[in-house]
Amino acid sequence: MKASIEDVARRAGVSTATVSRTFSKPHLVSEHTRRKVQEAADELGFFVSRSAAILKSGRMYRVALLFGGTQIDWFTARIIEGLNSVLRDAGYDLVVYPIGDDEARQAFFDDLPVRGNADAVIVSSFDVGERQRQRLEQAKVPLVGINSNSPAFSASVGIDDSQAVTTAMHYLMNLGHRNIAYVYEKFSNSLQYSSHARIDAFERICGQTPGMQGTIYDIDPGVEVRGAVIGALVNAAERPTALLCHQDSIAIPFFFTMQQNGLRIPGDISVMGFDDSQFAADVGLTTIRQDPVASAAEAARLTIDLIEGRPPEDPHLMSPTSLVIRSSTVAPAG
Amino acid sequence: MKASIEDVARRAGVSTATVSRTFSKPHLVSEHTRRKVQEAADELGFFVSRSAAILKSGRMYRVALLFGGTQIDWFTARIIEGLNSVLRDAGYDLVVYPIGDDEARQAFFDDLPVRGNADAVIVSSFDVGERQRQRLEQAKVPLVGINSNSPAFSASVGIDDSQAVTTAMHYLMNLGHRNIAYVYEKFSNSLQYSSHARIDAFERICGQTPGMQGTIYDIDPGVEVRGAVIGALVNAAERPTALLCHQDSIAIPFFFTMQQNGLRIPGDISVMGFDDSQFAADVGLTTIRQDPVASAAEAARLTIDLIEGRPPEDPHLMSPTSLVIRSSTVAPAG
DNA sequence: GTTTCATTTGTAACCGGTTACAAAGTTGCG
DNA sequence: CGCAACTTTGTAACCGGTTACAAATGAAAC
Repeated sequence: MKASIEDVARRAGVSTATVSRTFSKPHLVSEHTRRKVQEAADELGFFVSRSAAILKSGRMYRVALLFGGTQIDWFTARIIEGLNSVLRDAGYDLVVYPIGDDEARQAFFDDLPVRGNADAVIVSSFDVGERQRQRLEQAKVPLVGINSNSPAFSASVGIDDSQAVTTAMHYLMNLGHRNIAYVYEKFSNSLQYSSHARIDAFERICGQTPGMQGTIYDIDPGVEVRGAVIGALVNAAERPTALLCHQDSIAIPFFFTMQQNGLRIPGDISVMGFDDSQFAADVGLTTIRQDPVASAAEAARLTIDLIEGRPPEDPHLMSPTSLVIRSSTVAPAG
Repeated sequence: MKASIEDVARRAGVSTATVSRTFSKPHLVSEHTRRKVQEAADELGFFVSRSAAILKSGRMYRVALLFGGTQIDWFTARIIEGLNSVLRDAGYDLVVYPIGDDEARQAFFDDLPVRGNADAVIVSSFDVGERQRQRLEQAKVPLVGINSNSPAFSASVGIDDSQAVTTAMHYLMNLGHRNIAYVYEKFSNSLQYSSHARIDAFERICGQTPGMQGTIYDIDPGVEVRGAVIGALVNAAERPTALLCHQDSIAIPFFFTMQQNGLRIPGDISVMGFDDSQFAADVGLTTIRQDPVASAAEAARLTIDLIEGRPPEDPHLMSPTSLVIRSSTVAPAG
């Protein structure tokens, strides 16, 4: 049988209260007693059961992470890493909830499985409606957003998508590109926040720049579809001289399919990504770098502040992005 | 204030026991009473607090996943997905613990943060020593291994690494390759179980096959180092005609660096990966496919059986692997 | 030697359900 | 109608710590 606090108290010749204090508030126990208790605890193999502490404090020491899709992609993996690193040290655990689609999301907020089961909810890369926010509010669970600055969130950390795309476009335009294509993967409308901001920025800039031609390709996931896009690019009357991809993970396969279709990068077409993820350096991909691990760590700190009743002075943070120039972009030929 | 079971009992005009039963063992409550209680609960916005149930049952409804490294790579991400899908339905949460290095691992087993905090520990892709196993045993926490068949585990799910490498080698040898290089990333010795099995198989086969030349390259992570390996390959007096990579993620960057060094795939050299991960299909990489999501789901089921005291009939499972032939491998020139 | 205040320790109520046990209510059947 | 057997509900102990409050101890001040 597992040793209880009473066993330890008896063995150390003190009260259960003293044992409890030894572990939860050691400064309230005299050096001498503390040592005695520690000894008794070690001999009995005692350790504080977390469940009892949880019950009494009413806190679950658990934070839920919601993310769109069912796959943990590069970005989500980094978010988990960043959150975990901070939360773990503060005594909180992270529990991840993949939200496949809009329906799943609705179901989540209806059932609210985190009710009395998580101290806070962190949402990555998708928006939350007013009604859903209210559900959480009424359950008194703080809501923190990553990569989303919707006013629904008590706190948020994100990047300036618009600014980042502007930087990318200015870079390409300074190289001389005037016919640029933007490629992104189709997504369930409300599940991907940042997508809109980036695409909007692309359209805005193209609209504002005289003589600028911009095309948007939204592709389904899958090799074949990507091939079709390439076909379209190859045959386009006025083929774009540069390709700006919504994420690196879209850009990388193009390196191969392009080649198979007789197009060289960057000779025939420049390619830019977004994220500076895994293989970007390997393939020499020019991209916009962001640091989701750091952002997530920041988000975790905000979350803990909210849980523990310390309203953060500045609850809406913007993480920096930077342009990383590699070999996949050059001035257009001719 | 959050409504308690007593509030509901009073409102519904029944005892707290009846309310409790309504939620935990509905079949013990009459239809009529149940409805009354449900109604009262809904009106008060009552929901069963998990912590109290946890305390009473002694179970945490939480499973810990340990994995080597600090990064969630493709494989680990898939494992998390697979585990989560099954665990969640059974009412368990998954908590992930990255174990950076051997020291961190030792620290983990010494402190045993899962004590009274997790109902089971699942270990992905690394071995656990006898002493560490005993630590857990004495804490009465079942230990399940993924991609590791060490006898230390109460249950395990893995692939037959040796068989898989044999399949790959036979395929390459049947194509005519007699000079094959194996490439893997250096790893902390005890943190990567499967590595050994694969490398051992490679060496064994090379040794058994007359006229076979096999070289092993262990590289550090990083673009530059990979470049150096390529240099070595290019200049090798008898350059290998095929490259077998320990994981796809090693193979993929080679597609670029090879090209930059004037080598064509598969014309000058055939390349094979292992995993069939993210970009393998995109680049036409011949590889060994495994399904870590399915394996992890299986592992989760075994884990739950162990937690709930149903010893699994067959606790050590082997997941299938298969050869996926794409365009990166051909018969050697000449 | 008191009085006062700070430190250390003990007693017991409490967190919020769960469940063993007992009691009350129903139904079936001779 | 009486009694057995089953269903439904209530009472209260219990899970394993935490903490408010009180008491005891010790040190400093008068």
